[in-house]
Amino acid sequence: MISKKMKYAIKALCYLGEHSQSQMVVKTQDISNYKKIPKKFLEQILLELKKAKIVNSKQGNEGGYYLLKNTKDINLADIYRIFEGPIALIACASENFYQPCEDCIDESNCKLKKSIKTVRNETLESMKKITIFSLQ
Amino acid sequence: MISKKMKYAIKALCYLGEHSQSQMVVKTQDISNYKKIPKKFLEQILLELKKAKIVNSKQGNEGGYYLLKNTKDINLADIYRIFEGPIALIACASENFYQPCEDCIDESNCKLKKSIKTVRNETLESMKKITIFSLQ
DNA sequence: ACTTATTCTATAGAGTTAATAGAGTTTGTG
DNA sequence: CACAAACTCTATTAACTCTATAGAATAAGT
Repeated sequence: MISKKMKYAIKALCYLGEHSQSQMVVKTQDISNYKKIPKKFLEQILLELKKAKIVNSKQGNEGGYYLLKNTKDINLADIYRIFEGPIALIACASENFYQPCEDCIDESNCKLKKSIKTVRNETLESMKKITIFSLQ
Repeated sequence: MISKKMKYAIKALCYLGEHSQSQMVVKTQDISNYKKIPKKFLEQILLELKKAKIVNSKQGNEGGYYLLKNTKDINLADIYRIFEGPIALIACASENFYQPCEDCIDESNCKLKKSIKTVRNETLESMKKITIFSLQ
């Protein structure tokens, strides 16, 4: 299950996809109003998306946020990694967040790791097909 | 990412699959020793597996646990649902733990729900292929 | 200078996770 | 029939995460 944070992020990105033309920014307040997301919480979410180079911002009066990528190039796997972490069910099977298990004796022969890796790869392919464009 | 609880459960089930013959029970203490699982925590896990009718137990002296199913008939999706809940990333896309979104206006036309349902179905198929038998 | 926006850091309450503890119940055995 | 050894059940705890709020700092257009 994804967090409210990630669900808010998806909604915010959809709103940006629909309203931020090139060189046109959208205010946090607008996203908050139309997508019913607590404004202060949304600010944190947008900052994380900015750190991940999915969006960028313009400061000051008449500032706001805009997408850095085409909506077809932002997929569910990207967003999941930002807000939820690894797609793999166990860290040892992750490509982007790899960590060995504490108690693992022979990782290269671990059947659980191999299996979880397969699930990960298939879930990843599913997730990649879902883009902000496809959600609009 | 799965919890330690679920990982312990998988290990315990593997141990039971290898050591519990028909009408032969395995002591919690043995599983705890060989799989390095805190005994008291393991007891809770086994009780949950019993409630889910994956294992059964025999009380008293010379008691213990044994599998109720063939190891080929216990898959990762079953275990995931017991310990982590829905496989779907959002409850409205879940079959076994369905719950509507609080703020949803038109669920039947929600593109996010449709997409998450697809991811769920594909992940479910991946998970079903992983059984306790295949992990031994 | 003023207004209005983003940026950054802190905090708080609720809930979850991982683990421990202990009393209660069941059953085989001497 | 008492004892030992196992499962059963409930409670508690510390650490952590999630959700949300708050406020001061910074930036930029008018």
